[in-house]
Amino acid sequence: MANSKKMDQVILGLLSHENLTGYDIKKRIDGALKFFWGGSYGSIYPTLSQLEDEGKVMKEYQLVSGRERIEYSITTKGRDSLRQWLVNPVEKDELRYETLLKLYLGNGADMETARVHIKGFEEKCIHELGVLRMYEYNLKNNLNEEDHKYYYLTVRFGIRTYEAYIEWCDEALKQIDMWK
Amino acid sequence: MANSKKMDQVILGLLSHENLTGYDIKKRIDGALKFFWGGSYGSIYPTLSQLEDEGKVMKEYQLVSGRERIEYSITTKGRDSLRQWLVNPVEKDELRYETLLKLYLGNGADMETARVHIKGFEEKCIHELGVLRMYEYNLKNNLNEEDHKYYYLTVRFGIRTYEAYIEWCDEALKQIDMWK
DNA sequence: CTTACCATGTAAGGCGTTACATGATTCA
DNA sequence: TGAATCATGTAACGCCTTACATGGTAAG
Repeated sequence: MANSKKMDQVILGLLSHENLTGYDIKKRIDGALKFFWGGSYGSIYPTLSQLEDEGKVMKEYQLVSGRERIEYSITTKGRDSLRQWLVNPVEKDELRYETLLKLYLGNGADMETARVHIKGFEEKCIHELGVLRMYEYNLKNNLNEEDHKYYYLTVRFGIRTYEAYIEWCDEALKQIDMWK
Repeated sequence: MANSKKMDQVILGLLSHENLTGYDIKKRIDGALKFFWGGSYGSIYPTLSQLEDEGKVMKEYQLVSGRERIEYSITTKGRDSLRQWLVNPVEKDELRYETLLKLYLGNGADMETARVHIKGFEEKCIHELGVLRMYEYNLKNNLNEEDHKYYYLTVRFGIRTYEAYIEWCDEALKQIDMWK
């Protein structure tokens, strides 16, 4: 129950402020949602069909310069369903970091390996932090637009998190050096 | 490939420094690993059988005060397999926070709901931070023991992370008040 | 002309939780 | 006596990724 799928809510949520194709949805997921959520075509398209069967979305076939596209829009029933999910309590927030798993399970069996994993992790964090800071910069100038406000909050979450991760990396590397 | 199961490595890693039953393994997962990993009996016991078939662990039936238990130990082959995985690059670190999903998708449709979710999240963080600080306190006095060092690093990771989360919660709540 | 992007979808198969089933011991 | 903990396992079922299959357009 706590592990039920959320793709329907993700789609409904995205459609609640603009019409999108399945392809567009994937781009949104890989963009703004990337930091805290994921999803592939193999899960998007079937969910879209299911939502249509349930009357929560409507599709419209279009031909834009010879290219076929199916644009989905949310229905009243879809909005109701979304609103309900939104007020329900959060079921699960989870983190699965293989880096920490290797660190813990490796148990210092090979200190150099531990260092390599932490450094790799730090590099990734620095990169992602840069991306988020760009988002933040762009969003700050448009905070009056209602639909950017909450996006901004999630970006701030990512920034604070990555900053903390990077600080931890430095602390951990120093600590390991001391233990040598 | 990037989504292959890790339960075998988790078990091998835990067995690499003490013999355990399936039940014990579950307790370790719900304890020290809880912050960054998970797993249920339905995944532990079958993996244990599989590892035995592969010759990576050995089992020993015991009767402790009338209670049957099966204690597993790691074999040389198991240690080799673990060592290999440990040096392989990290495939995936991921975060799935429904709290952020609701915040982003809700898009301020209901500010009060957003506040409630953030406050709920903050409470959970404060609680978890307390638990981790206790772990930290206990570990600090035993840092000379080799097998506590890396555990300590993962605890420090959790502490820094939760501290950052809590700061974000306060910032976000203030921000939302300003937007009212 | 070729690479990148737009666009939709299915099938196989693995992963992992939940619920079920069972039973002994310890502690209050 | 009842609740909590110790202890092992299976079955059903859902979720999701990966890989496959196809084909058009835009840009360099």
